[in-house]
Amino acid sequence: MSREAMRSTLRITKALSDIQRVRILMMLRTGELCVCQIIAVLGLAPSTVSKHLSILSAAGLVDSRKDGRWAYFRLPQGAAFKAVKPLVKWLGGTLEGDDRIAKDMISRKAALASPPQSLSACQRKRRAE
Amino acid sequence: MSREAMRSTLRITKALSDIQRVRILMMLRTGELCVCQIIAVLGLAPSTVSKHLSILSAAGLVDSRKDGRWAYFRLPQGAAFKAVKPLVKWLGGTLEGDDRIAKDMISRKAALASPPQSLSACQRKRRAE
DNA sequence: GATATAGTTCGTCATGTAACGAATTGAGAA
DNA sequence: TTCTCAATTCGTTACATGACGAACTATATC
Repeated sequence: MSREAMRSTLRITKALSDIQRVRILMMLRTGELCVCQIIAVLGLAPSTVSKHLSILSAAGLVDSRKDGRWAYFRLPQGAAFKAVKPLVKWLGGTLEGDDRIAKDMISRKAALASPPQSLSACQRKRRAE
Repeated sequence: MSREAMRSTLRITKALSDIQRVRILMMLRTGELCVCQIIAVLGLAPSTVSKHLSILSAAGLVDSRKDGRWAYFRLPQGAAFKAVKPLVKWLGGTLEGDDRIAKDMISRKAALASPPQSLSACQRKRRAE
């Protein structure tokens, strides 16, 4: 049954066709991130980010693990990465020098510097506004 | 102004996120096709196919030329192809053995065997139905 | 010039998708 | 246990997208 090839291919291309999900993939290139850190960089509602992550996950473009009450996402490793590597590489190439991605990398660094707790506080602030 | 990188990247990924446009790209791998031949293989309305081709064209994923009243589309050549080559290659790989693509290749051969005129007749028939 | 036809453009409709807030789930802290 | 909080799921709304037919454009033929 090779109808699955097309479905899986389209799951991947559809996952790549949204700017927020592309931003997520780019910020994961240099290592895993907690969901709250991704939320901080994107500046979107937690529910929105969670949905994007589930779409990336269903497409096999990211892996996730749970640590206590935090969830971490990263690019797939090993054999699984082989399938998506050309795409991530191509994305990185075409987005070379893009303003938003560059800013995201700076925000990413800041988010990594602060522990998850403080970011959660930031999230609370978002809700209060 | 490097905001353009993201816009152009998303034009490409969005172009790849539709099954009909993926089918078109795959059938162009082995050479250029007339619009009426693409219409015959896809089995969609001419206006629909034309829209898909304009999206692929805007993304830089296909080139076109006019010959009389016929329009021909093909994958970009030379330097322009370099940018999209990894994507087409990846698509071809993940779609290896897909039923629909296999059928398309057969229809493609049939469409190439018949001259454009007979395909236009086929289109007329579609309208009459 | 008049007619037929390949292809595009336009307008419409149905469906898909991204955003949010509210409610829920599940793991730690009190 | 009870409370807090990170994350997900659910329901809603606004907008994007794909399909079609009708109208239009341009080119070849009569």
